Amino acid sequence: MKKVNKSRYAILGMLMEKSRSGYSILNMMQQSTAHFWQESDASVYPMLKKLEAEGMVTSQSELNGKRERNIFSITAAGKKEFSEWLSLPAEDGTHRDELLLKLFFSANATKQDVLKQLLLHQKKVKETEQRFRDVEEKILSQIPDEYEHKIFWVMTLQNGKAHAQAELKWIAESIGVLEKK
Amino acid sequence: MKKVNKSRYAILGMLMEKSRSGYSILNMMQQSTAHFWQESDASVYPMLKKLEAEGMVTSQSELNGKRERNIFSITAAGKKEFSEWLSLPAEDGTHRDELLLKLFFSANATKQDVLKQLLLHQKKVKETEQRFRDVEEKILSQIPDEYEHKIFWVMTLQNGKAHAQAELKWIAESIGVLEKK
DNA sequence: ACGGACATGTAAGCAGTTACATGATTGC
DNA sequence: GCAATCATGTAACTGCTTACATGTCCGT
Repeated sequence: MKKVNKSRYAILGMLMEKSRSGYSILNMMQQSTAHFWQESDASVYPMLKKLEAEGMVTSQSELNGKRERNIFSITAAGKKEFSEWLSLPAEDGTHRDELLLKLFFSANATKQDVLKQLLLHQKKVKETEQRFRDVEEKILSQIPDEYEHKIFWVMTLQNGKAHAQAELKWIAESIGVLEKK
Repeated sequence: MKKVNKSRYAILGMLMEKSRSGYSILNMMQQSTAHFWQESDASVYPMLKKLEAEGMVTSQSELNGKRERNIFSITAAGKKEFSEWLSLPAEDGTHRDELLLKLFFSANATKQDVLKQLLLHQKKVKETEQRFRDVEEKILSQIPDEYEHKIFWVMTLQNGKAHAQAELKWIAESIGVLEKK
């Protein structure tokens, strides 16, 4: 089964909401989809060109002072491709978690080293959870309920929060298990 | 910051427990680390060769009837490299979740399509959860408590279970939100 | 006899990251 | 005047997967 490039759908999806520059797409990803989808600039700009060559998007140059930027808009063909992808069943991706890999092999480590890993991880997850809370507050207060995207943005955010909380609970339990060892 | 290949540590870690063939490493990954780490045969076999060339592992050919297999053992240098990696702080990897990506853009989908996605996902997660339960039972009943790896194997498994449960709870809530929309 | 597990590998290609490169604008 | 942000892109490299390729052993 040939694997198709999913980056294109992430980009097309961002353009479904409104026309945007490559930079704006990257920003949106950083702010809103970072916990389940990211792209780097080195993949977004070339992909936009490719999508334009395929007729899925069109661009028009705008001048903002002397600074130029390309605003991309999705075409009918692009919308069609996007919609087809949207209704296909989602494939499960691979996830690699280095912390769990280390933990799996930690019979070879000292108790202190393992605890250090877990505590550092706990700190990171707490920060992530806080970021989720901040974003949630912003979405709930600043986006009107009628805005059609809101419910789904909140839903994906809840997913992030749920997993962060599950992770924190698991960390606490794991530290407990280790300490009474 | 240059990214080093982490596959090598996954392989070295497997060889820390005992000497194994490439096939056995792949099996172990499929059975035990699949939910947070996987490698394909096309990466394990070449990596074993590379590790051998670097002096991190040695191999010896065994005959099992007429069928040959290479059993790899970790060397002192390999153990050293592995231990150094083990005590370094874990880096967070990128995870891409196509379901969440679709959901994020689902203002452009019908309610039915979204529900279909969620229900299919729910089915998959339930299966995963069941697999975790099966493995847990196997580990708890078949591996003696004194075996030093047991506690960490159980720990990584609990992580999988915790996230599967969090995901199921989130799915149920999301379906609820959608239905009263 | 046949299917499934055992067992090992190569080749091709796409994906994705890091590093490199450049320049304007805005706010302090 | 300087730093941060806006804005776009290329080149080189590594990584990883899919598909290809081959053959044995064991149980039914």
